[in-house]
Amino acid sequence: MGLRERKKAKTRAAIQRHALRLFREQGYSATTVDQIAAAAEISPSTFFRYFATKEAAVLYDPVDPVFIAIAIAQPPELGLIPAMRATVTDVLQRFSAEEMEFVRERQLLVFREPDLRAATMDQFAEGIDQIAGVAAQRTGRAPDDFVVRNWAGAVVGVLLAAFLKAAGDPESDYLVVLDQALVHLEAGLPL
Amino acid sequence: MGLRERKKAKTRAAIQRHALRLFREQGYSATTVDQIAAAAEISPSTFFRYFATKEAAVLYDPVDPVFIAIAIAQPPELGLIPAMRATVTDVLQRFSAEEMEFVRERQLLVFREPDLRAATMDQFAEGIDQIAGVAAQRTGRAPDDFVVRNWAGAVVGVLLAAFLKAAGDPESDYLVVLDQALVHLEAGLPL
DNA sequence: GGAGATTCTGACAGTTACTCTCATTTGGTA
DNA sequence: TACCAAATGAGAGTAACTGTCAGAATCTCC
Repeated sequence: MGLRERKKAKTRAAIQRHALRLFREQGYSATTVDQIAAAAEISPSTFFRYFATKEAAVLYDPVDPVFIAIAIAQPPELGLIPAMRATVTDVLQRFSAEEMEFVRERQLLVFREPDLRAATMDQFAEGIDQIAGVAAQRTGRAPDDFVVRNWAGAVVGVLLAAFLKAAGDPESDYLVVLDQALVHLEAGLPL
Repeated sequence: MGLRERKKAKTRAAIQRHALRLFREQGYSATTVDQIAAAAEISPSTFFRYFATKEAAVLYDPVDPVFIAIAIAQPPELGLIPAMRATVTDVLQRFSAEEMEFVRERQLLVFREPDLRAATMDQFAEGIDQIAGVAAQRTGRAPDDFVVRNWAGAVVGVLLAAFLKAAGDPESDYLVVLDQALVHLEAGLPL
């Protein structure tokens, strides 16, 4: 990696770090892009070269491609839901304690702020496509097959419900809550 | 209803009608609030008194409380999913052909525009609470019971997947697609 | 039907997110 | 060192909001 790319990565990280700090200290909407830019020692113009919107500075998170890759790499003899469970476990266990704290803090911020929450929900909707892709690959069906997409919708739905619960309750463990949600789905959602 | 309330309802409807027309004719982001206000013959200030944001002029839709009321009113001997199916059918059959066309056109607009889509996804997330409330009432469980919320998440998930499909395909019939999604969920989502 | 209280409206000024353009600087390369 | 491409900063401009205030429309009570 040349100097240029290293510098860009550092700038991106600095912007995100200062943005999250300011959001925590004084709230999301009370923090202006100009303040973030000043804290990161760049011009406001440059902020928008790194993040298309103020939201993106919070939401940018390259975990999705990792999730998909790990899901596809699960042993083929696993059933679909066991494979999803294993994927969730794998992904979450990669996080260190601090990273987990970081993720949780961000979740709290996101679910408080309407715009951020809406953007996150949109990411969940895209998750349907991605999970449908995984399911298609593992079952040999087409990714736009109705039952595949419907199944993916249910998976995203229970994960979303679990996220909403875990975000609201600081005591709960993401790993446990998400896994229980998938177990319950696998059992046919008995009430 | 006094003159004041009737006038307000008329103004609200006029804003929404002109907004949707302008969005259709020239696109969402190319249409300014000032243009909508001018078309509806009100001041920009007044626009924001009726709708908190430009988005809200598209998204405002008093169908949700109706949906919940109808769901709760389903005969108690019906199972949960049959009750949801009956509710979806009841609600959609109330729409006239023109109303259906209106709904479909709005869906297309919403799913094209990122901000609108995100706001809609947020409404779906709120739907989890509401559907969990219905399920709680019909089963005598608590609305924040884990299995109730998880079940509601799955229902919202499959409905979301179905909506995304129906919105993308102008040939498809909302009623059929949504009902099939619930049938598939009831059957345990076999692949 | 009119006086007074209440609510609605429009005008206006201000903030902020975001876009575009252009000159300058910085890093990569021969 | 000299040249080219990419990154940056400065500044002007647009549009979505927000808050305030005076005037107009509606309601209520007599």
